[in-house]
Amino acid sequence: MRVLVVDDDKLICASVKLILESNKDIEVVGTANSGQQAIELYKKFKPDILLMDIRMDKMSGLEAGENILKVYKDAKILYLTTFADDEYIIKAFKIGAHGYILKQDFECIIPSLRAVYIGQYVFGQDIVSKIPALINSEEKKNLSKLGINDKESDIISLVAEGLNNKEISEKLFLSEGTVRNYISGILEKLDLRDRTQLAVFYFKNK
Amino acid sequence: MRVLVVDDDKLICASVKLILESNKDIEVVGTANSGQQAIELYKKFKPDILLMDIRMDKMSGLEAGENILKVYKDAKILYLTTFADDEYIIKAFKIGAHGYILKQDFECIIPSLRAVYIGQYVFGQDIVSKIPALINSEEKKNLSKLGINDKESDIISLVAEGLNNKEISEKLFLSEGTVRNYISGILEKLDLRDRTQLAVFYFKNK
DNA sequence: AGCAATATATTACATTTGTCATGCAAAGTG
DNA sequence: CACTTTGCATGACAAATGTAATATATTGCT
Repeated sequence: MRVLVVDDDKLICASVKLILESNKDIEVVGTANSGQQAIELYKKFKPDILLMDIRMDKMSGLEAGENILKVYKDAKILYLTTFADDEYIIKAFKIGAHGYILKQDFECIIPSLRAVYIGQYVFGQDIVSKIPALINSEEKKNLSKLGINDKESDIISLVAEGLNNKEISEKLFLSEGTVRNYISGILEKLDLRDRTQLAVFYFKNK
Repeated sequence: MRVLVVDDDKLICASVKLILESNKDIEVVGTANSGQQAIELYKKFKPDILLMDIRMDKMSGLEAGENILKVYKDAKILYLTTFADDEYIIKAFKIGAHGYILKQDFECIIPSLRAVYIGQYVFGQDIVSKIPALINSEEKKNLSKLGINDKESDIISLVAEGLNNKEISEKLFLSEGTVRNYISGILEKLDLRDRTQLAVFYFKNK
């Protein structure tokens, strides 16, 4: 397994290199101290895995990774960094990194590398625990299940377009009072307080 | 490493058991064929890792996992399943599973197990590639162009959470009247009529 | 210092909204 | 048939909302 190590802190580069090379099936083909250099060395060595820090002086590891992955679509990049910043995590997923682990879990580096080597994607606890909050989990509540019928559904849609009761009543050929009654019932069923919350509900569940 | 294997297909259970036990540091402490049984055996054996299918007859693996994780918060569950269904993936992340890999990548089972054993989280290609689409990448629309300032922005967000004027005033330490004034101004600037339309606007422009 | 702009508040008022009790006719159901 | 249910309507009412005019204190500019 041939690995390229990138970190703007040379001490870390050296330490990681030591750790990796204590395994005889792992070879550190080079170390780079900047995103720019990472790209150059990647082209030169075509390592199996690029083990890279994110925060670096000039070009961030994410930027460098993005560049490399554009050209070498099967490049495997494992980010080894200090922070589990939301933006970083999202970006890492977006560019298609093979993993994101934290430096403090340094004993995880080797097993993670091996998993990545065979094509899996590896993430540390602090990373994964943040994902749910980043996901549109929007468990689409099944309206029919909540006892919302067709007419009520129609009204919900219209409320969610920003129509007032009068406009809704005209669209549906109902009296305004009836529309109010319907909405009142819908709010009760969905345990909401007013039409604005209903509109919010609509967008979050649709 | 003590592993509990769960799959409603007994043949798969047996195969996986064989594969695992070809490694002498891995012990299969039991096999279960349903979510219910998985919970029972988990309690009984407290395995290091629960390697489980998702789709099963009675209780899904996700449900079983949720139950187990409620009680044993440091349980490590690695899902081994056939499909990379969005709902499954989201749910797996939510309950805090330690991994989600596909059966077709069966050669990844062992290395994945090892990574999970030391606390990492492992996912297969097909899983990870779906995550970006599931993430709220919140490209913040530039309201400042429309003459909306920071405070107004705050208020808009709160309206779009369904808060009423009183609640907003309490959150922002303003009087209710002031909040009304702000909203009145916002509505004018955005050419909207009421707070519901404002909430709609918010969701459509975010 | 003088003056305009800004942020906040207050008040009054009209309108919209949500709730509730009730009415009533058509459609089902025993 | 008598009955319940369903769908729609009405009126009364309180609360929330939106508008407008005005006030005040602070800030910033000249």
